[in-house]
Amino acid sequence: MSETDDKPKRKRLSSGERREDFITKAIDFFADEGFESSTRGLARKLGVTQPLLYRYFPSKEDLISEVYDAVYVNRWRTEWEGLLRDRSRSLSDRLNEFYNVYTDVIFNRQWMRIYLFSGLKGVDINRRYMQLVRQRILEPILVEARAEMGLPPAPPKDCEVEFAWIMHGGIFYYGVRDLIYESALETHKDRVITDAVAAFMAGLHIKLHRDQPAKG
Amino acid sequence: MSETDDKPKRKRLSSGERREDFITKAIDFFADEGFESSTRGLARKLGVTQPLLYRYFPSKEDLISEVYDAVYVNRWRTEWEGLLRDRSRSLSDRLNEFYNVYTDVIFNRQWMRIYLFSGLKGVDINRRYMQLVRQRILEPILVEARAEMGLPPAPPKDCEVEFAWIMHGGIFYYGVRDLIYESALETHKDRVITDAVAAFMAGLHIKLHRDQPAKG
DNA sequence: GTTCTTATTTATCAAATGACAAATTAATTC
DNA sequence: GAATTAATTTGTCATTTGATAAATAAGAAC
Repeated sequence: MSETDDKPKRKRLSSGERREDFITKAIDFFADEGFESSTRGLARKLGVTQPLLYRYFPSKEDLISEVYDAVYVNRWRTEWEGLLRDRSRSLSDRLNEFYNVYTDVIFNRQWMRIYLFSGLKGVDINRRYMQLVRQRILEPILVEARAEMGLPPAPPKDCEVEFAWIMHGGIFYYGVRDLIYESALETHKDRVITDAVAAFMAGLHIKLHRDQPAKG
Repeated sequence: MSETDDKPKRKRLSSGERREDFITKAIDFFADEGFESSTRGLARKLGVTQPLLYRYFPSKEDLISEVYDAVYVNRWRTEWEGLLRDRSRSLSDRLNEFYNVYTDVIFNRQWMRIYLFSGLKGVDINRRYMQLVRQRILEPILVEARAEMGLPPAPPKDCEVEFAWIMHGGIFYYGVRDLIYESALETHKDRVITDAVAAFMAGLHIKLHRDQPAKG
């Protein structure tokens, strides 16, 4: 009732505040309804009229770009990279902590759905994001692994990176099942992470010792 | 030119053939453009007029349901379940073969994109599909693992199923990176599967022996 | 060849969409 | 409190959308 009738108490915001508000709520809206949803639906959710959107964003597509930035760029924490390189702790420890804090950021309906929607709409953004993951997360992990295992430093091989992706993807897909399909089991996130990391470490030992056998 | 002008050579198909043709091409169309794309676009791709679609399907939504069936139901192979239970081979062997044939079916742009689109549109179908995977694939795998490890039979625990999901999800996500984001590395599918299976087996040994310690 | 069936097209509708221009009104400035 | 600025709304347009009804024509039956 109180939602349908427009109470004429128009509150006017400063252009900066309004912009921020738009983007924040647009994330929720597009996460729920997908990027193909109407600007009118978004305006309704924002409590303003639809043409006002065009005062702040030249086009729907521009608004969507800002949503991408807000989700992908602004939520990335550079501390993560330092955490993974902290040799005062075991790699297994570091991986557990990293995946706990990383998933604190990405394991929410918003992030997950925006990620999946954007990947289906066009791949550039997601490709860029995955490159970030590869360079800033997975490759450093492999470097650290070699160091911890007493092997000489070497740039990670493709198939090693792929192996790290398996762990990463396995954990990611747990989030998808939990937050998108709402069909994860009772097991808690940290248990899943512990197991995934343990399997990765065990598998990596086998893998690195097989690939660099006795010689040299 | 030759595409825009309708050459009046109308070929008329039997209702059965036409239906089949519609569904087949609708899979491609929706996989490319998403389910929100217009029926007119689909008709153009089919080489017929848009109202003809409504002669075969009461609504767009009904057509989409048939697409789901064609992709999820019809491509499922019951042999898979037998393969996993064949105790004449090592479990590791069976897992490798299973994931090779399974991914032969699902690792294509069509299947992957339909799966992601449908999951974002509404979760029921995907939830059902994942239940199938759990019951027919993952739980049998865990039963086989216990048998091979000489442990007494027991229904798989949730956290064990989750552990199997990690492997499954890791492999699945490789397909997503390869086919949706087109950013998988040079590593070939079978190598990825081998590594994922090895890590799973190694991790599972640790896990099962930790969870069932010395006491009988 | 005529008749009948039915696959297919033409014509059309009402609703929804992205976008823009002009009018309005809340808040700020003097 | 009048004047100015800028946030917001009203009004509107051209397209596109899912869907339906009526007209057409290809092929089968006789």
